[in-house]
Amino acid sequence: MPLSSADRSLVEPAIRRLNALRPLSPEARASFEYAMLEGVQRAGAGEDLICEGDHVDSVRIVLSGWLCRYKTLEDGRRQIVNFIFPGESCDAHAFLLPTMDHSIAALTPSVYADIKRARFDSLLAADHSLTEAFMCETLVNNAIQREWVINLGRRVAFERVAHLFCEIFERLRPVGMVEGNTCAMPVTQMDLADATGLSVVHLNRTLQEMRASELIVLRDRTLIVRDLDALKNAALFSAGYLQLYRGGRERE
Amino acid sequence: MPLSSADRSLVEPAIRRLNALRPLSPEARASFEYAMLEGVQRAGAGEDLICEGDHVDSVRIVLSGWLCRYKTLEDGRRQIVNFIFPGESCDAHAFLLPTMDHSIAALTPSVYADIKRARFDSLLAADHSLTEAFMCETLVNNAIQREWVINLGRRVAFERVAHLFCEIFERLRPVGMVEGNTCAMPVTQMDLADATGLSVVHLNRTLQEMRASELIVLRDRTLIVRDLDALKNAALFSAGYLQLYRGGRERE
DNA sequence: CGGCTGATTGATCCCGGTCAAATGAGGTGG
DNA sequence: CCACCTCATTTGACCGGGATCAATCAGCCG
Repeated sequence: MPLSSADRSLVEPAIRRLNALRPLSPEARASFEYAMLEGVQRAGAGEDLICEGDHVDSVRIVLSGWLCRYKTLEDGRRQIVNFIFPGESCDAHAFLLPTMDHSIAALTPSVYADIKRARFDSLLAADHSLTEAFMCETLVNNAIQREWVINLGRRVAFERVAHLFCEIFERLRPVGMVEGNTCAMPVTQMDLADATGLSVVHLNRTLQEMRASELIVLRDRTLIVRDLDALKNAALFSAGYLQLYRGGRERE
Repeated sequence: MPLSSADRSLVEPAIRRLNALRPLSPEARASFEYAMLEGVQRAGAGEDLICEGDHVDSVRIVLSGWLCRYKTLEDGRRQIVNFIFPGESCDAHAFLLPTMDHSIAALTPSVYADIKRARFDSLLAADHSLTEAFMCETLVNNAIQREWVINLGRRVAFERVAHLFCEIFERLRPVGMVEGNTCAMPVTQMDLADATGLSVVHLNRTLQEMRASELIVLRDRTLIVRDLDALKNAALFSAGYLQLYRGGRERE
């Protein structure tokens, strides 16, 4: 049974991204599309998909919406440790570990594909390119976490927020969620503060600074980057860690 | 040819750790021991093993010494994003990505096994438990990076340093590098500052506070934890993310 | 003994946190 | 349509944790 065009566009970001990490064979692509479409689920804004300590036994691939990974301390301090954008997977292979070390929440209403562990394993077993694509995804994720460490450890507030915006921009671009110099920014300042390790008040003031220096416009849940190069300079941003250009080029 | 006992003890931490992540078959264990012993190398203190932007085509397994992963900003600010302890691998599968996003340096004189990509791939292909062990290692690494993000983003200096000590302690323990309440701490205060996102001056003052509150003794490159529970409390430390207890228990 | 690296101390400053209140912007029920 | 509530953004005032600059001290090595 051929996929409808609605189905195809639903899973398109995920396929596009996997394919950028490793070129997929047509069969792998088709079987993965079917597997995703069989497990489509929805989550409302603010909903936790999975919590720290939970047992995992499926893989989720985000099809639309913004999610985040976060951790909290006993006294309520919260840190968003990463965002999850359409096309990205929540926890490929996470079922190899007994429990989640962090929680995942939907920041906006979201759609995702839920693929059970056994199914996922057999898909990967059938096609090595899929295995490698997911391995690459995990490695890139790891690189992103490292960049966040230096972001929080060594950049001042202004640089830090600028860096986050650059990263979001560059991660959304390959899945077609950037138009020109504009992308959606459907999260609260609270969320941005928790992602940058700042207080809401200071984040708000930092945003005002960025607007005043004419780097960005942020209004109505939309981010317009007025001068991307200047923003990247201010952020000391270098996109290498995202491995956007052929994660799998070399294969001597 | 049987291994000498000197050889065996050299690679013991690595085998012990892999085995804790996934039980290895005797054959996998033996073949991996041989592969490591064939590629033993040494690095001096301060030496870079690999730099940001470099191409990778082998996997290194640390046998002794302390290494670190770090990133620097153009203006010289430096952040250690993780330590690498004996038994841990530098970059399993990193060769799937074209270049390193960070650098790795030896903080002390170190010994490691260098296994070429092709050899590594064939070892993994021959035994699924090895594949899973390295996959688990990558996942745990990922979890550690996330914990570092919340450490830098939401903990104050005292908690942050305490947390680092707890983590080091719990990571060194399973490879036999903790004796009672004591472990080696062969790094400078500069290194600790770069790992916690603090200035050296403030790190030094924080250490004094920790000594004054009788939580630790740190002298002659040795850390004595006087009250581990109190230290963990002060750090809001919870070891779950390290997945120390049976990374691979559940296998229904 | 001089030069180096690392640890320590002192003085000062400022980035960013905290507290508190005001302003908007939807949403909802009367 | 308006009163009201809630949630997000914004502003103001104040404070303190941690950075910065600079000097001193302690080993260590040649």
